[in-house]
Order: sequence, then structure tokens, then C-alpha cells
Amino acid sequence: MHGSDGESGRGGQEGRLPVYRRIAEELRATVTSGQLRDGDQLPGENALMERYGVARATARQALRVLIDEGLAVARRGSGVYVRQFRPLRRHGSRRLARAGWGSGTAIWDADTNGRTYAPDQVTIVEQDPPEAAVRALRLDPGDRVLVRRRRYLVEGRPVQLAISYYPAGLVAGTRIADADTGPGGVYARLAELGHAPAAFTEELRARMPSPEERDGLDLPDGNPVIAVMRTAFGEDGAPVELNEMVLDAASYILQYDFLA
Amino acid sequence: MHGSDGESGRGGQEGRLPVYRRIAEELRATVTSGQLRDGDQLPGENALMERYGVARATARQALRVLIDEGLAVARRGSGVYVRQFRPLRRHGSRRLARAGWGSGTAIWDADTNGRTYAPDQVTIVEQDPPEAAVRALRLDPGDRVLVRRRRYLVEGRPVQLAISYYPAGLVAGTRIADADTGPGGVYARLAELGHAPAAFTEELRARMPSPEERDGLDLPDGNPVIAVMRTAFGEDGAPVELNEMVLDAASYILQYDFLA
DNA sequence: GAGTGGTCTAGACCACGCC
DNA sequence: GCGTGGTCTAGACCACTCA
Repeated sequence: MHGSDGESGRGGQEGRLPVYRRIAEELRATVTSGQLRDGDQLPGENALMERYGVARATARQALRVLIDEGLAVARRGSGVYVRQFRPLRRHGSRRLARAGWGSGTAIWDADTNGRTYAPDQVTIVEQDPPEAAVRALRLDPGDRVLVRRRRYLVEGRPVQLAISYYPAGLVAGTRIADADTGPGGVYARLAELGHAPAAFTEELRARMPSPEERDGLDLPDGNPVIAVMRTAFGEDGAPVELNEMVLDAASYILQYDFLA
Repeated sequence: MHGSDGESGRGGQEGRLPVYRRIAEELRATVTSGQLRDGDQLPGENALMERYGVARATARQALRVLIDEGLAVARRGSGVYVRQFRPLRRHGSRRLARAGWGSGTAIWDADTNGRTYAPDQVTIVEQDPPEAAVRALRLDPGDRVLVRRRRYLVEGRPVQLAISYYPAGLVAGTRIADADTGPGGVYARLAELGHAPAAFTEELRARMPSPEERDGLDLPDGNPVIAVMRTAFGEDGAPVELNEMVLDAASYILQYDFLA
């Protein structure tokens, strides 16, 4: 029998799900009910073909639903597994006027403790600034910027790509141009130059990654990223740094504490 | 010719892209280069089949790449179109100690101006609290909560689902239990009760939506959401509200300003 | 080497949109 | 009514993983 057999192909109709969606629902239920847990293997293409009497493409499509939802990951040559979610907690502003506010009230768990966080790739160049850096750093035409690119790992897994921009005139010849910025890092060096960051603005977006970001973060299908544009300002109100971060959304919970 | 023809099926090999990825690359280029712009129609399945001499499934797969990346949307019976991105800007903490910090430095554009923002669905119930509300509001066993559910529209488009929880003992019998909370909204009513919010904690995650969230926000494939858990605290440090928001990631830029 | 997911072909019927 | 995307079948070869 080819094509629709009289029951299928009615995607739009009330109460009638396409076959692949029905299969996906049943698979989802085994995950959300706790029957299958983090890292457990789901039934594969062949198993679904046999169990439901469908073609390979239909079985694939059902698995794709879960993968695109971020509930499962496919491992070529091995199988499809329940996705794990064990995030880090990243704090923006965390200073509060009183104790009792903000502490001990975490809603989502995040076990940051004891996990190392370090860059495995650092490249530094001086170049003409991209548009975003011109705006954020309020550069004049002809100004150049120092660019620091890093990739950060936690337990061997890449979780963040970062690109920082500094006005070249401000930091040229300092350790900010070195791979190793010394004790206290970039902000300590900026402070020594009389430009200690005093205030920050962060702009956040979430979206699907570009192919380069997918590669750099080793992301599975259906894994969004969080793009953070962070501008640091000195005491005088002048911007001293633009930090453009791309976070694996599955690896992060972001927290901001602030007053009314 | 069946199956691989000697060139295809080498997904893993260095420098060799599967056919559908090569097609996707070319399509992506027409978008990122500006050749095709917001809302323009992309070549459809039939066009790709003819142009590249591939099967329908392969043409579909190529389009799927762009759709999953959030670069395109499919409209059944019509075609595949370049996705639009016209976000709102949502401010968390925006108070800064000095002028010059944070203002006029926006990196990503967001035209919030003149767009109405209003709920089209409001439901209110009293019930036993879910786990997240127990933790955030520090409830005792047996405590009940008032739950306000809303969906917010901008220009007729749903952009946010929100569920707020209040300790039932705190707000029972007040206008917070009404669909119309009166001038100043919920926070004005809390202030009248002597529990004006004085501090906030926001925890953010980005992920793919659940089927319910997809329906409620009318999201296309490949569209992530931002989940915000916002806890409001009174002057005395006691939590007075948990607000659980789910934002269409394509409709929002989130901004936080804070001091070092 | 057996089993897995990844890619691909060549067909088919359907619901939907738009003119 | 025609073109669109959505679903589905029945096959095939491939690269990869793991015992």
C-alpha cells in the first residue's frame, strides 16, 4: 500500500495526530514519566519500525521530534539517548542590600561546585572593529580594537565562546594583549590603567546556533544558545570593554538579583 | 540510481558535505548576503528538486536545516519564507548610579515604541502549590497559593506566557484575585497590603518549547523560548510573588544593568 | 561483524493557501 | 484548480560504535 492508507496524512484535523507524532508522544511519555532516565537509551529506528509497522523515514521523524525538543540526543553508530541537563549557574548582579534576599531561594538546581572552568583556546589580534564594537565602545572612525577570543571548558566540555573587544589605544602594550593576563585577569589590568569597570550592561538573546557555533560548542541538534552582549563602563562612564558571549543553553542558568 | 552514487553518504568525511547540507549552505548564503530579505519566499521543494536533481526528501531536508536554525519559516500551502526578527526589549534592573552608563549604548535594535502589550487570556485559581512555588515562596506544608495565568500579545501576536503564584493567606479577598487588578496592577495592591516588592531575583534558561508552549505562543519550528523565574521580595525579605514566564526567544531582547 | 544512526532515491496521497 | 508543504512507503548504501 502506498502513501496514505485512509487514516494517515490528516495532520490538520482535530484530535488526529500524524503517525510520527503519535509515536513521539509515546516516547516522550516514557521520558517524562521517569520510566527512562538521564542517559538511558531510547528504542532505535529499527525497533520503532517493527513495533509500529512503519517505514524507516517515519521512525526517524518520530525520534527527530524528541531530538529537536532537546529531550534526546542521537549518537551515530550507537543509539538515541535521553538528554542530560546539568547546568552551571552564572551570576550577573548579585549584590543585594539585605541578607535574606536572593540567597537560598534558587528554583532550578545547578551544581557548579567543584567544577573547573578554564579556556582551552585563546587568540588575540588587533583589528578594525565590527559594527557592534563601534556602537558599544563609542569608537571614532579609524579607531582600532584589541580582540581576545576564548573558548571555555567545564569538565572537558565546551560551554562558552567569548570574544572581547578593547579600545586599542587603551590597552596596547599591556598584558591584556597577552594570552596570560596575569593575576586578577583583564579587569585587574584595566584597574591598573585607571579604568576599573564600575558598571555593566548585559543584553541577552536566545536563538539557534550558527554552524560555526554548533561546531565550536559541540552542540547536538535542537540545542539553542544564549548570546550575551556585555558592556563594561569605567568610573567616568566611558565603555572599556565589549564582551560577546555565546553560551550553550543546556549548560547554563543565568541569575540576576536587583532592587525594585 | 539508488542509494549512494559514489559521492553521497559521506557525512563524516573532512570537507565533504552531504548534498542536503550543500543545498542548505547555498540557500543560507542568499539570506545572509541580503539577496533575500525578511519575508521573501525561498525556493520550494519542487524548485530544489529540479535545480539540484535531488529527491523530494532531500530537498525537504535542506529546507529543514534553515527552518531549524530559525532562519526560515514554512507556511503550508504557500511556501518557505525568510524569518522575521523584530524583538521587544525587556528591562530587568535598569537603575544605575550615574548618567552615561547604560543609556544610548544598545547593541541590538529593538523597536518597542508604540507597540501595545496586553494580556488576551487571564485565569485565576487557588490551588495547592507546585514544587517551584513552595521553594521560591518558602511555603509551609498545607499552604495554598493563588495562581494568575496570562498570555500577552503584541500586535496580535502572542509573545509571552506567564504564571504568577502568591501565598493565598497574603492575597485572598483582594483585587489580586480579580482578572482586573485595578490601577497600578498587582504590585500596587501588594504595596497596599504592606508588602511592596523591594528586590527581585530572576533565573533564566533557554530551551526548546514544550508542545503546549508551542501552541500557546504559536511558534514555528526551530524557535527556542526563554524561561524566566522571577521572585519578588518585600522589605522584610519575605518572598511575595513567584512569576514564571515563558518568552518567545525571537520576540525578546533582555537587558540588565548593574554595578560592579 | 552486527547493529546503529545518516543519507538518499522514487514514488504516492493529503490538506491547505491562494488566485 | 494548481502549487505548496506535510506525511508516508519501501527500498538502498554508508560511516560509525561497540562487543
